Amino acid sequence: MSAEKPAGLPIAGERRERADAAANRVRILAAARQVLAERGAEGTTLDAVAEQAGVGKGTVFRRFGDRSGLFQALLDEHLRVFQDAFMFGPPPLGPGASPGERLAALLEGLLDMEDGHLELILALERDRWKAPIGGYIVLSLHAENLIREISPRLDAPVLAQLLLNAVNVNVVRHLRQETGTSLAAIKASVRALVAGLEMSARS
Amino acid sequence: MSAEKPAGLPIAGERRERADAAANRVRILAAARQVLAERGAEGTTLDAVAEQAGVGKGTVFRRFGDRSGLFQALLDEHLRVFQDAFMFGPPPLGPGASPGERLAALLEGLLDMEDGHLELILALERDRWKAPIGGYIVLSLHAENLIREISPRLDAPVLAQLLLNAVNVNVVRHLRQETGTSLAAIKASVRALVAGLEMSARS
DNA sequence: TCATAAGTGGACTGATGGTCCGCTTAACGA
DNA sequence: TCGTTAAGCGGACCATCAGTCCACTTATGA
Repeated sequence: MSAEKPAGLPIAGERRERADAAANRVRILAAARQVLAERGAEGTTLDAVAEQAGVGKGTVFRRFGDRSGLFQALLDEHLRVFQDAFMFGPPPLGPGASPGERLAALLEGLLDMEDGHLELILALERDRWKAPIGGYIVLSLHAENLIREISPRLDAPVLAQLLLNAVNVNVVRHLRQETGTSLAAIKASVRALVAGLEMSARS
Repeated sequence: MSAEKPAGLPIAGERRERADAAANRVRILAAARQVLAERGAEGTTLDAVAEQAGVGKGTVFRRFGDRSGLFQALLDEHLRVFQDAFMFGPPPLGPGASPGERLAALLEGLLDMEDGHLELILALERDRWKAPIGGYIVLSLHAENLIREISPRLDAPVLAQLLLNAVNVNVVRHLRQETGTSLAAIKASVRALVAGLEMSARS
């Protein structure tokens, strides 16, 4: 719902984005969300999005570069909220709780996001099939820092990747849709994993 | 290099696969391996494989059904060896070691396989982007059993998925190629994760 | 009101997975 | 050895999409 460049003054030397262009961006994002909801990740083509938005295909590409750029823009909205929450929000996700609690909350929050936007994230996964979740740099760095806080003896960069990928979208999809597991059950196991890490780091 | 149906007598009511067909299957598999090695997962098209094998494209599809079927057949060869090793081989992978040791060995073995056949597994990932590693049923079941042995209090099906996906191909690719991490370092962190699970299960 | 560069749409291209069907040939029984 | 037959073959063909291009339109600032 939020526009990409809300209102701000034009940067020196740049013109402001034209009003009709900004409106189209919003319409395209909305159309993408709708098509994703109606047809799922697999059935969402850019032609369909363009048609739903009432816009030419060229316009979609001019705004977002390529397929994954469009979905990335969509995901970034949610990601930004999530980042705010774990950087500045209340514990256990935000500062104030123990690093172990925060790490668990981070992974659980990721699970929530994936569960809430399954098709979107799957669509992204289709295009970026060679990128791990840990490719989201802010998430990785934050996870690394928390792991380092738990114990400097742990290999933070590697463990961050392992843990973030443990809660990959595909895991969520598989467990939720194919084996009917509840989100709470997944979270419980994630907590067990983090708790174990804390214990083994202490010994 | 091994043929799919080596020599066996024809099942009642079925004809044996024609000799030229069997030969073609072998040539196609070899061609696929070579193209994968030369052009990587991204550049490996079925036309290229067919040409390299000196065979029509239709033949490739007749034998393997579709793109992922071809790569699956290729991977199955390695998977079969690996399965043998953890079902009947020597410890710590095979029976004889503690369940925790075996679980760690399973994940490390998976890492070895992924590292050794990166492009192949990435190619498979591209087609089966909505399937988690845990989709390899034998692997999942084996991991589940080991986890149950560690402690019946653990949620074995969920933890198996989490752990198997923690060592996803993409993690390996990312850590190895982009951050230059050694395989040994990844294995060490996997062991830390499993060790932690054992400890937290005991308390 | 005008000049202009930003924006637009949709026809077009290129790549690639997958299908089809008339021709070839291995396999088997007589 | 030879004839019959269905399994197998090749590669032209098709369908689907992501992404490009460019002649035309229009918002914007002077």
